Amino acid sequence: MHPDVFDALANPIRRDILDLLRAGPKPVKLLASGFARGRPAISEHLKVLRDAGLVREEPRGRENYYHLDAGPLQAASEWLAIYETFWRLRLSNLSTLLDEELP
Amino acid sequence: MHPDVFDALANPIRRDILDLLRAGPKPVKLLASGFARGRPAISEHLKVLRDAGLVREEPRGRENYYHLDAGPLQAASEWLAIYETFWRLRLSNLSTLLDEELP
DNA sequence: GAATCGCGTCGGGAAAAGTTGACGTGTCGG
DNA sequence: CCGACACGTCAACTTTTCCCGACGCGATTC
Repeated sequence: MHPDVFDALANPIRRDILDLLRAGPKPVKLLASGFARGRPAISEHLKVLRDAGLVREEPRGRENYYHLDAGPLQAASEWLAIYETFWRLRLSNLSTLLDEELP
Repeated sequence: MHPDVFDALANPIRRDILDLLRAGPKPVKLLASGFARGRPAISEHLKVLRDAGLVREEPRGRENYYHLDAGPLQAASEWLAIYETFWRLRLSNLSTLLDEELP
């Protein structure tokens, strides 16, 4: 897995940035306008996402467009998939419990 | 989603703890023996996992067994699933790119 | 009932993360 | 060219995270 994808996903602002980028590439200023933080803060968050391989930059003139790069998310998704059995188990246990308690 | 599941997953030790608990419930001392950290550190990690709803405690005498509670992981998995389209897209783009570059 | 064990938690300290203001660079418009 | 703009990065600060040693509490053992 990339230099901690989960670490990059831990911050809600970074997750929101990824959500914004799903609609297409956006320049930094536009991204920053959506948060109650200064532009440098967003720039740092983009650096973390870049290091995690989750975004890619494309300079256009004086603007810097960021693209979503969802590849590393697949590794994270696969890690979670191992646990799918367990939360399904939990649900089936719940239903059997309900069956027992509601005759 | 629970008070930040991704935040709990950000730490590699906490992810390892979840991996250990997949094999069944375990007391704190046994869990702590697997890491190069003191027992209090593991206890704190368990607190974070507990707050995230990812583990549950079951006192047995003077031991405290921790169980895996995978429920909240489903929410995380669903958040990631939204991006599945994008990493599939990335793969198909890659293959078409290879088709173009390798005649 | 005394010593031991497993545990949670607290105080403190070190390290990392998050944020901001300021500066420098390259770019565009007039 | 020159002022305005978009951006990355840096120093300094605050906040948060992570870890440990120490303590206290209940359970166990003898």
